[in-house]
Parts: sequence; C-alpha cells; structure tokens
Amino acid sequence: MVMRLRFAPSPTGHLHVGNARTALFNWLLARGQGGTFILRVEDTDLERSTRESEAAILEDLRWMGLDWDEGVDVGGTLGPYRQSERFDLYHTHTVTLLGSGHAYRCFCSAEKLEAERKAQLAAGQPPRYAGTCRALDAHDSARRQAAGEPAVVRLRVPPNRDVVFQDLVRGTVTFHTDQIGDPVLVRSDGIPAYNYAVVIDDQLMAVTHVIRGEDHISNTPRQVLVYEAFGWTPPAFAHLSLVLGPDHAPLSKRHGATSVAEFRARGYLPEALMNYLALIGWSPRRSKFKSQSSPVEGEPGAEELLPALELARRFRLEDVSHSAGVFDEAKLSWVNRHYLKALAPARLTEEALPFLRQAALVVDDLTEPARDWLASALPPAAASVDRLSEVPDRLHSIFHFNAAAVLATPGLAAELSQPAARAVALALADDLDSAPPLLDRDAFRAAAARVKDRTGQKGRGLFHPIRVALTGLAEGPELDVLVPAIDRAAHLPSPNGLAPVISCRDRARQIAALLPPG
RNA sequence: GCCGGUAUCGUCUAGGGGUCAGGACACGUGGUUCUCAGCCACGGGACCGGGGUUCGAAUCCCCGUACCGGUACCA
Repeated sequence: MVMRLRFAPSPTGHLHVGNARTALFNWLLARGQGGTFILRVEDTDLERSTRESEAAILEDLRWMGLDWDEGVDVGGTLGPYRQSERFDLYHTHTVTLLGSGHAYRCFCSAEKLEAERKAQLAAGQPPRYAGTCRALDAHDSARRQAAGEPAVVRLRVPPNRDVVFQDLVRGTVTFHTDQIGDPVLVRSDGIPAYNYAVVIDDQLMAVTHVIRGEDHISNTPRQVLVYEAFGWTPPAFAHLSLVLGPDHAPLSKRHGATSVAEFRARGYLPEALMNYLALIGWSPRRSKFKSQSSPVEGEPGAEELLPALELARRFRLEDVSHSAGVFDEAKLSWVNRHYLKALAPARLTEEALPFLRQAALVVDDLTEPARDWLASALPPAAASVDRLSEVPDRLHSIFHFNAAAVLATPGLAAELSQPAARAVALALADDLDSAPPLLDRDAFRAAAARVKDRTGQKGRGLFHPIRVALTGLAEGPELDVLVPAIDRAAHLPSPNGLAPVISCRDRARQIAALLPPG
C-alpha cells in the first residue's frame, strides 16, 4: 500500500520553522518510502485566513525544497484541497452523523456554557460540556433548528471508555472518554470545527499517516471517536515534539527569527535550513560505510550533513526523538557554512544577488562580464562567512575605499609610519601604470616582485602593510585573491551593473599621498 | 485543578542491566595557512531527584520534581 501523507497549514501568517519541520518530516517519509505527499490548506477560520498567507506558505515550502503530489495549487483527484471549498462535503457527513445518532444538535448559549464552565472550575472539576442537549428529542431538535434557533452539532462521546491509539513515535496512548466533553463538530455558523474537518479530509483524501505536532495529541482521541462514529478506521498517527527557543519556551518572535522567510532573508540557504531542521528530533543512524553523499567529505560532522534525498532515504519514524528540541542557530550557521562553501559559483551568484542589491553593490542588471566577475569574486568572499547576508560586507573593501580611514587603522598606521612606506606605495602605483591590471593572482605576484625589487624590500617588508591597506581590511579573504578581484572589478567595461570600484593603482596613489615623504 | 507527554554534556543526540557513557555544534588551549574562515591535535563538560528490583541500575519498576501540550463554537 502506498503511503499517503499530508501537511495541512492554516494560512494565517508566515510558515513557522516548527511547522516547516513538520512539513519536512512528512515530506521525508513520503519521498523516502515512495509515498504521496499532499498539501491541504486548513482555512476554516475565515477571519484569520488569507490568500496572501497561503501563497507565502507555499512559496516558503517550495523555497525549502519541498514539493507535493496533490494539493491546493497542483490539483489531484481527491480535492478540492482547500477546506473552505469543501463545506458541502462536511455538511453531507453531518447529516449522516445526525441521522445515526452519533451527533446531536446543541442549543446551549455561549453564556450558559461559560457559566457552567466557571462553576466547574470553581468546584475543582474538569470543565466539560454537561451534556444538557444530549437527550433532546429528534423531532424537537429538528423543529427548533427549523425555527432558526442557533445550534452547534456535537459528537456524542461514549461514556466511561478508554480511547486507545498507537502513536508511531510514542507508542500506545490512552485517554479516557470521561475526560472529554462532547466536542463541537459544527459551529453555529455552519462552519466545521478543526477536529471534525480534519477527520473527514484525511479519510476522504485516503491519508494513511498523520504526522503532526505534539500540540495535537490531545485532540487525537476526539478525532478517533469521529472516525469510529463514521465506522472508519483511523490512520496511523505520529506526534512530533515541539521546537523550543534557547530558554526552553516554545520558539516565538522574541527569540528572533521564527519564520522560514526570515531565515531566508538572513541569508541561510534552503538546503541548510532543511538539513538542520531534519536534525532537530531526528538523527540518522550511523552508517557502517563512509557517506557517499556528504557535501563535505571526511570532515567532522559530515555524518549529519546530508542532502535532501539522502535525508529522505535514511528517515525513519522510529528514529524520531520523543523530547522537544531547542533551535540552535549556532548549529544552523555551521550547517549553512558548509553548504555555502560547497556551492557552485553560478548558484552562489544567484543566491547572493538579492543581498548585493540590498547593499547597493549591484545597481541594476548585470552585464555578462560583471556576472562572471561576481562568480569569481564570491567564492573567496563566501568562504569565511556564516550567512549570505554577510557577503556584502566581505565585498565592502572592493567597492569602498577611503585612504584616510585605512591609514587611521592603529596597526597599519604604525607600520606605515616608516619613511620608506611612501616610496613602496608610489612604486606600486607607478608599476601599475605601465603594467597590465592585476587581473589574477599571478599578475599580482609579479607586480609585487617588481616593486620589492625596485624598492629593496625583502620578504613581507613594507609591501605587506601596503597590500593590506589596498583592501582596507585587517582581515578577510585571502589577499592574493582579493587584490586582483579589486582590479578586475575596476576594469570591467561600464555600464556593468556593479557599483564603481577604485583600481589598485589609484588606491596606491591615494595612500602614497597621505604618507609622509621619505 | 484535571488529562496526556517528555527527561543523557550549554545545545542536538547515540547507547542502554556490567561501556573509559560515544559523536556533532558551541567553548578552551596549541599547531598550520602572510590575516579571517577552515583544517589538525588536545581539553573541560551529561545519565533530573528519591526509593525499590538486582551481585550490579544511567538503563527496569514506583513515587516525586521540572518542563511542554491539551483542557474552546482556534487550528
């Protein structure tokens, strides 16, 4: 039998990473087991649900690398996949339940219910619906309904019974029905309640495995009872522990980024977020063999760095942890760093572009040479960075140069106060006047050799601080790579789509101008 | 309150009646690369508490405790 799994978000905001993880676990199981993955939208809360949220959630899921076989935008034979388009289906089933006596109309007012509730609470009783309308005569009930009296439909919960279900991650879970008041199936406005709609949808969509957050575990017995009322066999359940913040409280806004979109905006790669999310509450079994597919072979932790399909191949519900997990951004960063380093230059360019635009380093559409330049400059810039959003800073020294500020750097100022410094800087500028631009590492080294020769500098000598000054960086990517990158950007034909860049020759001259004459 | 769930380094976890309780992230120290990142080596760091069962408990059982969820005409 082919496994059918679903993710069923409510379109009431952005996709939270906790929900993204739930979606991911469903997807991993479906993809790993040759199952079907369904995307259903639970928009019965008409006030809070919006199409914008729905579109955003779909985009976030796709960005992360998830796809679905049936769903709201791709269709499928068991649709519609939006609950708001299924109201007639729910209604038909309600008629059945009312007819069979498994459900009944309840005319109790909200005020009355609230009063009962308070009284029970005050008496130290668990607050449950008292069952006032349970015994209502069918004709009576129909008459009052016809007269327009507002009513909800409630499930008739069998008294004094255990409801038992097998949870694929937690084992046997038992609830007693005396703990459960007759739940509302259909609200007085005719809209089905969550616990009712899910059951009908999962049944009609032939869902075999319901994998969802732990917050639904207490709802499960109610749903099992609905399955029973219809004479249906419930699907298999698996309840995932929640994702917490560093303070062990459920992950929320005050912990910083919580939505997939925010992590995207902060410069995390989709494959990194997916990989990391998979690692909260699940761990791959140690393979006896060396991993063939780890992006960074042979490094510590490579066992945990697995691409999507490999995650899916290894994913087992039995290996899912029972306890809640803390979202650790430091580890996410580590994962991200590895994927960043493994990224092909063209892809890196694509991913970095939005961040470069935001930093105004890329002004408009890129010319082909500018794109090539980026593809060659980005890998060294991204090699020592946690997130894409830090890339513009790494490129800062290429696009921005301020000789005075550079020379004000404490360490450099000391080194360059030597009289010979000015001569070295000038020699470099003069050399670059006649020599070809420093388009690559070799050209740069050749120029360095000539300058050292001419000025009598040995080893690193005064050439090194000058070289550092050119980049304006005390630290950063390899200088031999960075310096030529500056000149390549400076010599790109204009208009090139990149912000203007000052060449190394001009930088050297500006530096020389500020140094005391030897 | 009641019901349900959970409990191994700071974090994610492996393991599970007898182990030096293993790994990863983070952290510290040293090495390496002209700097950073990286990489290499080394290091500190955990079985929630109390009772049982047992020759032996972190592991099994019970009781606590803590945390999380639910207790809705929200999903």
